[in-house]
Amino acid sequence: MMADLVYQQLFTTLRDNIIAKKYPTMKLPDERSLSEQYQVSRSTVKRALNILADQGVVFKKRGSGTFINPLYLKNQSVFHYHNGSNLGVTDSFQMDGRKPGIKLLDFEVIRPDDELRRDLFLNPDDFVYQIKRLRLFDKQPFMIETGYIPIKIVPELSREIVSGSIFNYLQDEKNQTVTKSFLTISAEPSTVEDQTELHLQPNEPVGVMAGVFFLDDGTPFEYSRMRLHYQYMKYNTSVTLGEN
Amino acid sequence: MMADLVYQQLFTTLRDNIIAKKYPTMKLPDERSLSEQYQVSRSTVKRALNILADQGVVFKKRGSGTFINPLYLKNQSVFHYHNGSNLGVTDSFQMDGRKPGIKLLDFEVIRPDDELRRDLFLNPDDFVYQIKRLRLFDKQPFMIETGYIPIKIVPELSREIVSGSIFNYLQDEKNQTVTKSFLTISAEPSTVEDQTELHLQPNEPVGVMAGVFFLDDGTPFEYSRMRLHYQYMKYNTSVTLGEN
DNA sequence: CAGTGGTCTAGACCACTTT
DNA sequence: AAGTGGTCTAGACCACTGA
Repeated sequence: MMADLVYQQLFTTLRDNIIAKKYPTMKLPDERSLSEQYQVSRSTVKRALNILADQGVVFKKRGSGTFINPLYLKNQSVFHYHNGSNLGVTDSFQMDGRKPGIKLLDFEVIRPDDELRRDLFLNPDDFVYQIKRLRLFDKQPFMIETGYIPIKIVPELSREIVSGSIFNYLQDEKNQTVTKSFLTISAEPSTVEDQTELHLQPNEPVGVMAGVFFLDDGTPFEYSRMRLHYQYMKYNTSVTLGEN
Repeated sequence: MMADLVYQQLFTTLRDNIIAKKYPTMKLPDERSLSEQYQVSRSTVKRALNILADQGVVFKKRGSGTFINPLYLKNQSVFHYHNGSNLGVTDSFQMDGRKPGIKLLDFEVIRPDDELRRDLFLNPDDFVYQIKRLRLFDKQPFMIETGYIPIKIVPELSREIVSGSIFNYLQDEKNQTVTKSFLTISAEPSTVEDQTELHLQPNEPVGVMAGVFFLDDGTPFEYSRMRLHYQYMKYNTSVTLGEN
C-alpha cells in the first residue's frame, strides 16, 4: 500500500522510530549520518525531515540538530484528526484499530441556497446531493456529518455508495483524489439532535468543522459540515510563517 | 526586507506575474524554460513552484504542465495565505477595528512540571514564567490564556511587558520572531472560572487551543493554553496533500 | 573550529500526458 | 516520440551553534 518512494519510506521509518521512542535523547541523528545509515542522499533525508517538520513531529535548529516535538508524542496517544494519505474522515481520524461505521441518516437532491452555491462555485441551475451521515467507531457514534456534493460531478451517486467512504469511491472508481481542503473549526453548545445521536449531556458541546474539499484539479467537490463529540475533536495544526 | 533567497525571489516574481495576468493561457512555462529564463537551477524552480502550489495559486499536472488555479484569481480572499508578520494573538485574530485589551490575571515564576519541561526542552533546573491573562476586544473578554515561557529566553520579562503583546516585544526589542506553532484544537464544557471570566452560560463551551510556539531559530519559546469563548473560536485551516 | 542545518547546482532517470 | 513534472543523487558552499 505504502508508496515505494525513498523519501516516503524514510519519512515513515523515522516517524515510526520516533513513536517507538527509539531516540531517547529526543534528538535525531544529524542529516549526514542518516544519509549514510539509510544509504540515501542527504537531499532525500532533508525531504523526509521537512515533512516531519511540516507535520510538527520534529523541529530543526540550524547549527544544533533536529529534535522531536514532545507534544507530538503526547498527542499521539489520543484520537485526533491529522493529515494522512487522504483527506476524508475514514483516513484522517486516528482509529487505533477501531472499526469505522457509517449510518446513513438522509440522502436527497436539493437546490442549493445562495451561500452553498457560492462556496461550491455552482451555476444557478445546478443541484446538489445532501448527504447526512452518522459516523461511528466500534458502534460508538462520534460525528454527524452533512455533506453537499454537486450532482454534475458524480451523477451516479447512490445510497449504497454514500453508505461507504465517498472519497475512497472517487479514488478507486473514478481515479480522482481529494487533495485540498479549507475548513473552519469552531465549537458550539450541543443541540438536542447532537445530544441524542452522539450521546451527549446537555452541557457538553460539539466541535464543528465546516468547509470545502477540492479535487486535485482545483474543482470544489464538497461542502461539509461536521459536528463532533467534543472528546473526539483533537485537531493538530502546525503553522509555519515565511515562504519555505 | 524581502529575503534575498533565490527561491523566494522567484516565488515572488512568479506570483506577481500571475496576479498581473501575464500568463493569459493560465499555464506557466515549463520548469526547464523557467530555469533557463531566470538563470536558476531547475531544483530552485521546483521549490518556488511548490510553494505556489501549497498556497493554492497553481496546480501541477505531471505530463501536462503547471496551471494557474482559476479560483485563486477569482476569489483571492478564499485562497490568499495571510502571511501575517507574527503568529501571536494580537495579530492572528480578526479584530475588525476592535481594540484588543489585556488584563493580567497572574504573573509569577514557577518550577515547570515534567510535562512542561519536556514540551519546552528544559533542563531540570530551568524555571519558567507563568503568565495568565484575560484577552479582550473592546472590553469584551474572549479568551483566558495561560502561557509558560522559560526564564532563560527572556530573563527581563516584567509585569509591564506581559501586559502587552509579548510577541511584539520580542520582535521589536530583541529582533526575534515567532514563526512556527504546533497547536492542538479541541472543545470542552466551560468551567466555573470560564463562565465567570468569559461571561458564559453553564451550557456554553469553550474552544481550547494548546501548544508550543517556536522562534525562527527553532527554539521552543512558549507553551500556551488558550480557552476561548466559543463564539470567538473560528480557526481556518487549509490543507494540501502531497508531501513535497 | 568542528558540527549541523540551509541553499543551490547540474544532471540522470522515471512516470505520465499529449500529439 | 516529444514534452513535462517527479524523484534522487553527489557535492559545493553558506550560516549558525556550541565546546
